[in-house]
Amino acid sequence: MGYVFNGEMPIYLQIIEHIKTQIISKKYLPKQKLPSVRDLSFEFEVNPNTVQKALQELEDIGLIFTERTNGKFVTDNEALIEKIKNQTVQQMVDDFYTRMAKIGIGQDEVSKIVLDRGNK
Amino acid sequence: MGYVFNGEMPIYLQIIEHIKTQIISKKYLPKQKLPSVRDLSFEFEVNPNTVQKALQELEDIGLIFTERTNGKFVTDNEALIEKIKNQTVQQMVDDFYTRMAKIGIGQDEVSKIVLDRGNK
Amino acid sequence: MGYVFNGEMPIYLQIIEHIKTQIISKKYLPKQKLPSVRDLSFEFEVNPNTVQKALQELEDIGLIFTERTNGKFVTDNEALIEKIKNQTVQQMVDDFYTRMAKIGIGQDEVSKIVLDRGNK
Amino acid sequence: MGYVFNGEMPIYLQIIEHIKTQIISKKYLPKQKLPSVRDLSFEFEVNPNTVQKALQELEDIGLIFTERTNGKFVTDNEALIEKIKNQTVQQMVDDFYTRMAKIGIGQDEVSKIVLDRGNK
DNA sequence: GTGGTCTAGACCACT
DNA sequence: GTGGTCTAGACCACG
Repeated sequence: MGYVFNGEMPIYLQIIEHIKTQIISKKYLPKQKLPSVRDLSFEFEVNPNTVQKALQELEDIGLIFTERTNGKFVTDNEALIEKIKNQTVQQMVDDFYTRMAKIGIGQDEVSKIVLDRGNK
Repeated sequence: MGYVFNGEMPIYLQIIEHIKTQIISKKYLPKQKLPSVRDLSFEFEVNPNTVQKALQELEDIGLIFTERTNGKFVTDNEALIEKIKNQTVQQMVDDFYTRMAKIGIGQDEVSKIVLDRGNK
Repeated sequence: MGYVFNGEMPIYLQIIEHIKTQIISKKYLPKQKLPSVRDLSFEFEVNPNTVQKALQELEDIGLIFTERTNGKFVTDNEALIEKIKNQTVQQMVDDFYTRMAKIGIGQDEVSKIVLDRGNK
Repeated sequence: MGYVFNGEMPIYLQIIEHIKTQIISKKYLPKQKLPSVRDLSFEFEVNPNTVQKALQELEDIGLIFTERTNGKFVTDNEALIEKIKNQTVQQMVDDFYTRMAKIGIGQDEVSKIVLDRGNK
């Protein structure tokens, strides 16, 4: 399948981003086994070490855990998943508004753009 | 005062981003002289080479131009500025929606979030 | 009940360590039959191969011996047990001092810490 | 110079251990620049990546910090250093007693061994 | 086949 | 010359 990376950001951060997204959007469910490091590295067309590094960071924040020789799994801590989801959404919205504001587009105008889009 | 960089993205890209923003938000006006590379590098607490590299790319896309010995100036091509502004806004909005969608948040929910925020 | 492994050291080494300790502390007595590989692997929640590997090494240094079809037994060579016990203690004490010294804690301070602890 | 590693533990953990020791024993002082990753990898006769991994973990716990392009430095947070030092000492002493106890050597006997040694 | 560690060595951003 | 990222590929512990 292949996967497109952004070039402006280290690949391993993009992998973190991607898998985090899979988890908080429930495409990977709590306790579900992740694809093996090797499979992910194949899917992303990157070196296994790069995947390993990304997954390590996800483990550090508690989103996934490792069972020796069995693989890596999504945490069963649903509260944590929810919390990270909310954080992520909040951050995205804030970023969006901040950036728009920097370009000189205020709250009202942003709302209009978004709602217009909703009516398409 | 200094400027906060993101660490996850090359600094020169962030400088490009920042100056582009200044131009399309009309904080730097058409034909206005930019601060010197020296001053910018001081403001950003960054090596002059890094600023130089960023300005070069802005020149490549036509947003600024150089007058030998006089410095660098914002383009007077207002149509171009407007076009890049629109592109930028469009891209930001699209990105925003794409990301939200990936997390599983659709148009309706986004509208709600935005309206809630508007009422604060 | 399960057994807690350290993760920073190969499990089989930790099993060796543990059984060696049982023997020199006389929790497993000379000539006593060891639990079966099956039982040990169950107790340690570990693959039988891993236990097997550990026991093999203990047999190599003479602390246990195998009677075909009957199982594995603690050696009856009490002198050997005593010798290994002394070695082990000596090594532990030396290690302890070496480590403390590396952190910059000398004999006097160590004595004080130990005495303090004795008075608790 | 070369450095001897233990074989029973991943090298990067031993590097963490070693550098942590240098810091809490004040052989590396607060704010002091560490040798470069390359130099350390040369000193330890390991790959730079291995050193990098170790230093990353030390950065995660706050004992060192990185200045982009300038190098890595010991934290200036002396309270943290002191805290980690105390933790480390406490853990070593506890470990020592626990291990001795497992072999069947109680508090009193340990005290005697340690004090005897002090009188040598 | 699973994750974890390590090497050798390249390339990049930045000073 | 500094740290950071990445690849290609090997070897290990474990099941």
